[in-house]
Amino acid sequence: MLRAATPRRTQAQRSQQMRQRILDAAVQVLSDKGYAGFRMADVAAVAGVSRGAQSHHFESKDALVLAALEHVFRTASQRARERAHRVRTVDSTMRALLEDSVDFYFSDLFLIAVDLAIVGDRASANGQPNADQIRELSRAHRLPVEAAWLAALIDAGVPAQMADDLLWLTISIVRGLAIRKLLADDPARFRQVLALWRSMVRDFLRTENNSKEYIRRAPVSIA
Amino acid sequence: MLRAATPRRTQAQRSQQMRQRILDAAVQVLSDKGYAGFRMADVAAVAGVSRGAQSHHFESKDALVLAALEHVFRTASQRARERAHRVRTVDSTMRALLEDSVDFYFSDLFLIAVDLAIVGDRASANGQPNADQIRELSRAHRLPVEAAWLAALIDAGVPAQMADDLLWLTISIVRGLAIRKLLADDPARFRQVLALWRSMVRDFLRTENNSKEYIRRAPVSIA
DNA sequence: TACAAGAAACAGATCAAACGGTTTGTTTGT
DNA sequence: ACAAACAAACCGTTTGATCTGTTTCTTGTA
Repeated sequence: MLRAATPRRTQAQRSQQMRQRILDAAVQVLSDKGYAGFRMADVAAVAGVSRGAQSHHFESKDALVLAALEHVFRTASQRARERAHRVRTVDSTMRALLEDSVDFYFSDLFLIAVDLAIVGDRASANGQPNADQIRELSRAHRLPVEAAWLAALIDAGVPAQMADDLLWLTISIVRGLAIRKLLADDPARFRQVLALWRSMVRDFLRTENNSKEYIRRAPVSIA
Repeated sequence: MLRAATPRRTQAQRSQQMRQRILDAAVQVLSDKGYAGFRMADVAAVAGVSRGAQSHHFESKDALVLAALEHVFRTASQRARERAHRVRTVDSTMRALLEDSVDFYFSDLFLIAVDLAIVGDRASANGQPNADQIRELSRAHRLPVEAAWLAALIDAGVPAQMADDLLWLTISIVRGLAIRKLLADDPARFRQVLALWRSMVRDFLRTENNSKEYIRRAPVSIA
């Protein structure tokens, strides 16, 4: 019987391809079952890889989860950073920001990240190690994206502090809607609300820009 | 040796008190470890109850988790509904709404709920039963709260559709900030951003109320 | 009112399955 | 020849559930 065509790969290639397959499978399992249902055996099965090979490339479950999260963050945040740079006017920037945010926060990736962040949060409350690593990872990949958008807004002429505040609100809104989506999806309504937000920002900028300097509101006792 | 004072409770009392202890313990474990780290034995230990008694009152792990979630939602949403009724002006309503939302969404309860909602979301993608029950539970308890706040805003003089939209945005913002809190807590900044939002709402109402009728923005393609 | 009989409330031991990690052995590239 | 890449069987532990037995309350009956 003829052997299946094995194109004679170098060791580095074999390693890297195998890692890739396992990581992709891990992301899929994480997305399908969540962290609570994440099983090493499932990942191996999905990847079509033996447990032995799997543990050769990833020492432990924690290591694999962490690597998978990083893998998925890297690709997503890189794409986002690129997008933040091809815009000029405030309005087109806001529109692009919303598009990008919806793309990311409405995706499985975000839910995976939140899932792990909560798990990490609970774990770090007790002594658990590697809990902070998850938080650190999210920070390391999302903050640069925010920084890119902040720069884009400033370039478009929005005063720095104002841009920062509006960015916080914008991202929070999209994140919040992503959570609401868990309870009840309603794309049309979501678009409507986001459109309202854009128009509120427009009004706000028109008004505030007239009064030459922007003074941050004094914090009011909330809790 | 004297017996510990056992005040001779009725069966119904014994049952209810025991259920209460187990539910409280379940909530605590859920809060400490998250769903991924939720162990029946831990709950029994925290409650100071035998596994036997525990399984007498709650048939399975799923049943206990569900009951715990309902238990915690009931108390929280009831309190919230009450609060929505003791306000008059738009501004004081907005302030109360923000206070209440921050109270709830910045608490462990919300994180527990999101955790379970994500797990449920993943599970329902596959055949898993009782996944929808979790979603249903959140809906059943949170929507009435939103309805109460909506009524409060309308009573305060905000047109219905406008009130609905602003409520969506407000809740989304707080939810979004709660997620951000997982990555980096910064209470002062949070208060600042929320204060800005309140002032934007004030401006918006002043402007929009002049043009007598409120027309919802046409949805713009986002994704 | 007394009191047996039954049901519900609890306790503790036990079990089978599942899981993560390890070990041992084979193949493939260097 | 040697090491890295892979495969498959194996092991100790954990986990949810069950099963058996004891205590506490309720209820029917005399």
